[in-house]
Amino acid sequence: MTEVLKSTRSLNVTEALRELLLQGEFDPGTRLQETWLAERMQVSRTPIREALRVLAKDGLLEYAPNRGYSVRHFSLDDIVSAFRVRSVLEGLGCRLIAERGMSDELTNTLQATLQTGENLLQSGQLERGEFDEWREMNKAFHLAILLETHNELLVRFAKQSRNIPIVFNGSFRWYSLREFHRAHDHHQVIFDAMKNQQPERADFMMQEHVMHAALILKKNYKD
Amino acid sequence: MTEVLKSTRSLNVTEALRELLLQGEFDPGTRLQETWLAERMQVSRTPIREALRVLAKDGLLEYAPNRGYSVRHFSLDDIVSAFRVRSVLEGLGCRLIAERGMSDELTNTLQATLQTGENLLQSGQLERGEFDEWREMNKAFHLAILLETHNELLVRFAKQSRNIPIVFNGSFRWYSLREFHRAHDHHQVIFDAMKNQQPERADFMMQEHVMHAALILKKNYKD
DNA sequence: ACCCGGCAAATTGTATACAATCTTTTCCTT
DNA sequence: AAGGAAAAGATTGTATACAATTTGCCGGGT
Repeated sequence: MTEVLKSTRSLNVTEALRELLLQGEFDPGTRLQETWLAERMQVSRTPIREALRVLAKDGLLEYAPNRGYSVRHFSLDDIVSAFRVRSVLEGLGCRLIAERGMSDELTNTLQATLQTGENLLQSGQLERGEFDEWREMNKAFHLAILLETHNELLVRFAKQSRNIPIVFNGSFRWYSLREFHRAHDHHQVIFDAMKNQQPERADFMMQEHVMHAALILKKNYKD
Repeated sequence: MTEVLKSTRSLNVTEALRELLLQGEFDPGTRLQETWLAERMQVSRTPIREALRVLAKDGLLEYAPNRGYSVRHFSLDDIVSAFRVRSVLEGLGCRLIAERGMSDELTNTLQATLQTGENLLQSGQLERGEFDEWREMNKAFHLAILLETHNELLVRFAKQSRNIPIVFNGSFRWYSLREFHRAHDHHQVIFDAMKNQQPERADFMMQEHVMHAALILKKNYKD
């Protein structure tokens, strides 16, 4: 009954390579040669080429005809700019939902993530081991809102705007307990605003929330 | 001295195919077979496949592993949703510029487009022949603002959000003279707001401007 | 030493052959 | 006739061969 997940080498290589790039496996500027990658990934050049083309379109690689692909460098400005874009996208998401009212399903989902956040904060210091749980919770919160908009392009762009090394995993390693609390407060206010159909407030708070993350990153990121 | 524009069959095919799709050359749902396209485009399947992959990532095609690509259908909702996303993106663009103040270069460029718009409106009825000029002017106005932000992701997303059949060429065929005047007024207010460093006003008016275009499309588009 | 042709090697671009998968048809069973 | 395995055909996926282009190197001329 369960639909079998079909895939191809090309798709697998694309995601594997994307992961490597997002984890910062390759230094910016590094030239990615097809034969070298093909050997490393144990496939022929064909799927490699398709993967490279896609990742270049995603902005992770730079491309020049007849000269191949190289790993893109993201300046701090690039990253903050991406956050600013994401802030208005996710802000719009909140606004749309606040305007039309939340579904019971979204209400439940978000309440669950808020409870998870609450528990994590109560449990003590939020040590390294709990980063992953927080990350999960945070991702679930933001994604649930986006999906509820039923605006495909909005979801696509918001996701894509996180497709940046460093940013991708959420930079929670720099968060102090106070910062986790602040993020949690933001989540609560955003939820409350959407629940009470306050589009302006929901939008504004989400922008505030996202740009605060950018601010923390800006303070700590050296390059 | 002039740099030679290098390209490849793959890139050429991608753009050619994109153009066909944006012009609505293929009915939604149509299956695009690689061999058929290869024959039509007079190239082998290799560049065709790379083009299809990219266009699928752009949202113009749908893809299923081992089953190939088909032309995507855009509902009216899809299109209006895309406009809404574009409105906040371009709105953000205006806001950013209003915050930091306009460069002389942008001021000149925008004033030139405003003058062109003025001339077109004065020249009479804006018949079919003048649609193209209006389109050019409009495109120049919006693009100049976007580029001035120096926010690469913003530019990319805003451009991509126009990559939809029907939308792409601007639906000026449905504009009455009054509607052209309204669009022109919007442009003027947006310019004025940015010039006087009124971020909120600039942002708001750009959103209004974009969503008004969506409204006109909504009124006239039947499908 | 510097500047350049120009040849050789390396790398990307394209076509094609082959493999895997999906689709359609055939034909047997009930 | 309905259903369904199984083979045949069509289509996509991958590997590889070849072509085009770029890059690195060598040597001659100034």
